Amino acid sequence: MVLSKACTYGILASLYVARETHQENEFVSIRQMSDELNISFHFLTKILQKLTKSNILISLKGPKGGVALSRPPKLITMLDIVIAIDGPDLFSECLLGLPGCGSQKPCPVHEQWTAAREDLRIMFQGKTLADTSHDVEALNLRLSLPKMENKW
Amino acid sequence: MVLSKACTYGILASLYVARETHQENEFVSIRQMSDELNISFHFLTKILQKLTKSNILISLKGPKGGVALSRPPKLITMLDIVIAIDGPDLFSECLLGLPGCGSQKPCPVHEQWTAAREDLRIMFQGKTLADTSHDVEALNLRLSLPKMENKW
DNA sequence: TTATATTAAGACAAATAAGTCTTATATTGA
DNA sequence: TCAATATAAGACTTATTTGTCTTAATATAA
Repeated sequence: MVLSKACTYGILASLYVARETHQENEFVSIRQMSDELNISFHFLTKILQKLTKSNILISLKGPKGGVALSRPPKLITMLDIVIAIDGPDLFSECLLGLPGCGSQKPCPVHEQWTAAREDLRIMFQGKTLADTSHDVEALNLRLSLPKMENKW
Repeated sequence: MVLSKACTYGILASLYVARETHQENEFVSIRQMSDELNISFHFLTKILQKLTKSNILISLKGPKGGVALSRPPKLITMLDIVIAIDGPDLFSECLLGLPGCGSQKPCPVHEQWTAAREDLRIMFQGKTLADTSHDVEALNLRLSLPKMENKW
């Protein structure tokens, strides 16, 4: 798996906040978000705490509380979110996990993976919350996970 | 992490077998391999069993036993190994884990990830054990993991 | 100021991945 | 045939990720 589940949840939630936000400092309830996205409330809370610590979101306790974007959505990229949750390793690590892999002492897939990795980084960096959530509305994209029912 | 540890070990071991093999049906000892690559013997054994079950390697018990390539190294690709160990999901799954993501109902990164994923697949498919292990010899590439010493 | 609603924090539990150990099975060579 | 050597198989342990629950802290509004 390329992104952890926590990271994909963080991305979906951020897109949700962006979609629900039409003015600055508009707080979105985590409980409502977890209900609509079908993500466990407590788990989502923990993930969003990472985003607030990384200054991507701000949070407010108490009634009318929730989370809000810390800055205009066009200044928040998917890369920001991925790095905040999964850390930067995806964009620097050797595909085969060989420590010290680099241009001096490359692993057998060093060149190609370095290029592919960079493409990936550019893709994430190019996707801002503004244009992605615009796509979500325009194309009616689904953000929510399927509801988990009993297995029979 | 893109590839599981088991998968990277499987790739390194396959390259090791290819490098040590100079004629057909030449068996390489797993014990010796695990020593030289600094991979736990039992864990490596388990991983290689997947490769023999997928008909990438063949194995022989008893003295002079070990594993050997099941076919000429130019007919074995990294893609074969990745799929044998990690399964095919990496090359078909939605980056955000949304089930049902596809061209009809795309996730917010569907297009770009589909393209990036395909590049990755082509990269793995293009790397045969023959030319990769040739590179390993020509460029003196390291295959082994660092020896794990005590942490102080 | 107090009750209520909400996030923060951290302990705990479950699921999965990684790694270890023991026993069974097959092959070799004396 | 028998002892030694190697992989196969699977039980078991440990580490990490995912998910749940409880309590603390904070903001709102009556």
